Amino acid sequence: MIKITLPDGSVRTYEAGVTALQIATDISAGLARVAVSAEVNGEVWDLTRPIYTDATVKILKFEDDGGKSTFWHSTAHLMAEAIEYYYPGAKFWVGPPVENGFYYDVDLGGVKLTAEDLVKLEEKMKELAAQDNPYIRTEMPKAEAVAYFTEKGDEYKLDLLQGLNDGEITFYTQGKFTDLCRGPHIPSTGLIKAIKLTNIAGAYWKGDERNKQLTRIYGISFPKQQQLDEYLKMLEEARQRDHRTLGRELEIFTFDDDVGPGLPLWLPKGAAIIEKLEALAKRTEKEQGYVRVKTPHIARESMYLRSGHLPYYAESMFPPMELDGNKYYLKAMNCPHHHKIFSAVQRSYRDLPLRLAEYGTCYRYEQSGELFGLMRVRSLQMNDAHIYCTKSQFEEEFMKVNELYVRYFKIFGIEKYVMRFSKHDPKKLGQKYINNPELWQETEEMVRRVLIKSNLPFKEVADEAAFYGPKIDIQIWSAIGREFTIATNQVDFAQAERFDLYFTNEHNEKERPIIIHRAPLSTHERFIGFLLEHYAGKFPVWLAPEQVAVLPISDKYLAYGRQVRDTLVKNGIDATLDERPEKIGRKIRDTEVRKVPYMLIVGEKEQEQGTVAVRRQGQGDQGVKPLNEFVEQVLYEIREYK
RNA sequence: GCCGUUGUAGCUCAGUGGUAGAGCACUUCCUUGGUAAGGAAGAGGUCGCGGGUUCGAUUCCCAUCAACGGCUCCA
Repeated sequence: MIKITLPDGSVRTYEAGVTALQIATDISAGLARVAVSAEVNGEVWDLTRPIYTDATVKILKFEDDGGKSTFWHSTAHLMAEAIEYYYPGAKFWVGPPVENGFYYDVDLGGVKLTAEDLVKLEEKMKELAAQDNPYIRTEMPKAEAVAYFTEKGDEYKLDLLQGLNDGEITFYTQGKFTDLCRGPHIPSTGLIKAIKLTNIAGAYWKGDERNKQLTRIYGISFPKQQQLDEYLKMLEEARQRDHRTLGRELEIFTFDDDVGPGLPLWLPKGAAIIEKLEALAKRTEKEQGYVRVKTPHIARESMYLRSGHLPYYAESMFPPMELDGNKYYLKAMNCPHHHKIFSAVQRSYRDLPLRLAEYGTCYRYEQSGELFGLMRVRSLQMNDAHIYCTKSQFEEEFMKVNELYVRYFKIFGIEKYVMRFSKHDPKKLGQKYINNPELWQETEEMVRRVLIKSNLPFKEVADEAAFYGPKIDIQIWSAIGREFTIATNQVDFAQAERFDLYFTNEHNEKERPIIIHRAPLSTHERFIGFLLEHYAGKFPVWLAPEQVAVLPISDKYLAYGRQVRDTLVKNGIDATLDERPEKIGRKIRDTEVRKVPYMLIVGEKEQEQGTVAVRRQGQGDQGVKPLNEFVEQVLYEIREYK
C-alpha cells in the first residue's frame, strides 16, 4: 500500500500501481472528467501512469499551467497524426507547447502548405479527436528505438535519440500515430473539443540559420469551443491595440516606400509626444547631474575601428560612403562620439562622474525580416547617456541609473516588465565578447552586487551581454506578445582603453574611467511604440499630443471658443478648436475617437459665465467649471505627470 | 538574411481576361444643433513597380519592392 498526499494535505491509501485518474475519480467524477494530467512529486505525469511509491499528487485541469502544456502538447501529436495521414512521408522534429498553444516542426520534403491545407488538417484533427483515442505510453530500449527510426529513415528522431539514455526513452501512440516523446499526455483525444491551426512558418532546424528550414505549424486548442471563441476575440482586441494600427489611426507616425523600410516619419502628433518625453528626460537628467552634448550623425571608419564596433557591428551598420579616400559611417551608436568629447578636455577625478547625455539619432541596418513597426527600425533616437566614473563611484552610479528606471516606470505606470542581468558566455570570448575573462568576472560581480543591494528582482541570462561588458536589460511585451528590450544599463570596461581615456587621480596619476551606457527611456521609436500599446492610444494628459479640444455648440460661440483655446495655448497647453459646422454630438464623437483627454463644450451658458463644460475622454460629462480653474487643473496634471 | 502569406481610393475591404466598386474619411453647399455619427452633391485609383503570355492583363505567369506571420539576429 502507498500513501497519496493531496494538495489540501489529506492523505489517502492506495495499492501500489494506482493511477492519478483513479485518484481523481475517487475525489469526484467531475474532476476526473476535466482532468488532463497530474503533478506527481512535482513532475507532470500522465493520468494513466501507475504510481508505485508514496507521493504527493495534484490533479491538473486545463486551467492549470502544467495542464495547459499537457493539453497543447497532446494536440500537437494529434496534428502530427493528421499531417501523417495527408503527407505519409513527413518527418517530425519537435512539437512542444508554447505560451499560447503549440507547434510542430516537420519536414514535408518540399511540400508547401497553404491556408486551405490548414483547414483540411484542422478538420482531420477534429475527426480524430472525436474518435477519443487513448494516448498510450510505452517504454523502449535505446537500441530498439534507434533501429526503428533507422529503418524509417528519420534523421530527426535519431538526432533526438542521441541525447537520450536507455530507460528514459518512451513512445506515445494515439490512433495510428506513434512518436518518440517524453510526455506527459492527456488520457485521450476526446478531451480536445476546439482546435484552430493559426499559421504556417519556416523555422530553422535546431534554431540555427545554417540548418535546413522546417515547416512549423502553429495551433491552439481548448476543452471547450467557448474558450476558443474567447481566445480569438482576445487576439482581435490585441490587434486593435497594436501600435501599428493605433499609430495610423491617431496619426502618430507613418512609413513610406520612397523613404525606405524601417525609417519612420513622425507626424505632428508623434513629434509632440517626442517633445514631451524629451522634456521629461532633460529635466530629470539635469536634476541628476547630466550635461547635454550634440554630435554629428556620421564619423570616419577609424573611429569605429578604434571603438571596436566595426568587427562586431559592421553587418548591422549602413555601408560606408567614400569621400576623399576616407570611409564615413552613419553612426549606429553614440558612445564613440561621446568618448571623444570626454577626451577633448583634460579630466581630473574632481570632474567625475561626468555624465554626457544626448538624444542622438542612430542608424542601424537591421535585417529586413526584423523590422517591426516602431519597435524595430533602422533610424532611431536614443535616450542615451554615458557616465564616466571611477571604480569606487561605479556602484553608486549604476544604482542611480537603476533607480532612474524605477522612477520613470512609475510615471508611466509600467508594471509588467522583467529585469534581465545579461552576462557573457565564456565560450565566445574573443568572438562575440572582448577577450578579458578577469574583467568580465569582476564587472559581472559588481553588477550582481548592485542588483542585490538595490533589492530589485532580476533574472540572470548568459550570452546576452554587450561585447564590451555585462548589462541590465528591461524586457517588455508588445500587444501581440513579442518580447523587447525597452531599456538598458550597460557596463563598459573596454572602450576607455581603446580610446585611451583617462583622468588624473588624487595621486596625480593617469587612471582609466569605467563607463556606463544607459538608455532608460529606450529609443523614441520603441518607447512610443510601447506606450501606444500600454495606454491603448489613450495617453495621459501630460503626454497627450492634443490635450484639450474646445468644442463650440454652434458657430455662434466660435469667438468664445477661440478665446478659450487661446487661453489654454498661452498657458502651454496643447489645445485645438473644432470649427466645423457640425452638431455637438458629432464633434464629441470625433474627439473621443482621437482619444483627446479633455473636451471643453462651450455654448451660451459658458460664454455668459466665462466657464467651460468639461468632458473627460472615455468618462463623459464632468460638469461645468470656470476656465481659470480648469487651466490650473490641467497645469497641475501636466506638472505631476498625470 | 531565410520560409510562408499579402499588396485595389487617405483607411477598412469587395470585385473582374474586355482599362473598377462599397463604407468611413476628404471637398462644397444646406442645417446652428447641449454630451459618441444631421442632410445633399462632388472629387479621388495607369488595381505596389517591371517584364512576359494574350487581340486585350488589375485579373494568368515570372521577377522585384514593401508589408504581415514566424525563424535567425538585436535598443
